[in-house]
Amino acid sequence: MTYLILRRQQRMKNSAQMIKDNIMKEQLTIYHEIEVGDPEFWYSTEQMEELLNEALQGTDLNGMALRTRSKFVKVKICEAFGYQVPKSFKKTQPRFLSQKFDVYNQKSNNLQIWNEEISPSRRYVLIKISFDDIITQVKVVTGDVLATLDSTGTLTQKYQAKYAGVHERKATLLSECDTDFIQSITQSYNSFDEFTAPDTNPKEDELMGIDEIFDKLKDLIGTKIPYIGATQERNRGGHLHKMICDALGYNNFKENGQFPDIKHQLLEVKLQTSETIDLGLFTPNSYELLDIPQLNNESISMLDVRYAIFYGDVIEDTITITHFYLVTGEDFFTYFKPFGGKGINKKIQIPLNEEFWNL
DNA sequence: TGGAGGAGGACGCTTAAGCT
DNA sequence: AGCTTAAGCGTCCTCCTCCA
Repeated sequence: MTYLILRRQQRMKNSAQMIKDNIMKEQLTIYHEIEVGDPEFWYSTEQMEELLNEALQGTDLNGMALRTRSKFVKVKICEAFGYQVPKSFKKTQPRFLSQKFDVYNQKSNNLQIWNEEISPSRRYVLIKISFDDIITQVKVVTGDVLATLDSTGTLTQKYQAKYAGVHERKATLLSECDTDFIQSITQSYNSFDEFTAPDTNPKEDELMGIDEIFDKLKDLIGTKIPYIGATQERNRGGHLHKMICDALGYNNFKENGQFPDIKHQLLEVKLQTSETIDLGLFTPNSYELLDIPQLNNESISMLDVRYAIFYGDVIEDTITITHFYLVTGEDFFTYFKPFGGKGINKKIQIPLNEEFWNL
């Protein structure tokens, strides 16, 4: 009888602090397996949230690069929970095996989970970061809560690659000729009106051969483009795009982010200031058909598209074009190495609105 | 018919972790 | 120790809806 009462009192005292003491006493690592609900070692979702808010609110993350920031916060979390801080955070699923949770730092409201399903039983630690990089709130939820916020279930994906050869500071025509199909079209190339919009559909007698495009673009090497800043990558291409349209003989240009960038010439443009080329949701060498009207009664494939890839050095607030490669989609992976492993990465994106944080 | 506003999804650079 | 790559997540673009 007395024993039972003691047991009950004991259980009441299982506060977050007591679990933390136990973990510290045992010198556990975040990879040490504990049973779900273990009264000595398992934090409830509520306890996690309580401890983390206490430990992290007000933390200043100003000036940290994303991955640095992510690691910094993970270290803080280990300390808050009483775990030994590992030298590196192994890529386990979930990252914190012991308490079965993952951590996401969110300055924006777009939560992105890569290459895995939302697991209903897993806990998700979401760190809210203010516009001036201060941690303002920590929210801990189980996967089933997140799943309800995933209104679409859409998996978005991307391919990545990098140049496989040795960079030479010059323009290089990687594909001597177009795909057989495109060659059969460009034979009849005549010219096009300078007022043609570059985003219109290609025409049989207006499509230049890859060598012709190369000739017109090769002198862009050395050109300087204003560098808008690291946080506005998406805008940088615009300037180059305009220069390219100009060099190809268009009098106008319109930026509309379609694929390929310059549809009228079946030309996709990339401006790189780092090695990794993000290819988005397609592979250049696929037979996948494009939603573009046929040429000579034949459909156009991904691999028919020509890729103009420019590399630039950033010096202060200017990008200087240093390299230029021109290649067909068909030949793309002869010269550019796809990132191995998964080859393709998939993610789900979940909007975290105010409602969620106030939950 | 067009502008505002918001949701959804794509794009891009950097870097910690993994690999050799 | 140096290289590779799988993230990590901020930001921007597009499309849809609503209202005038």
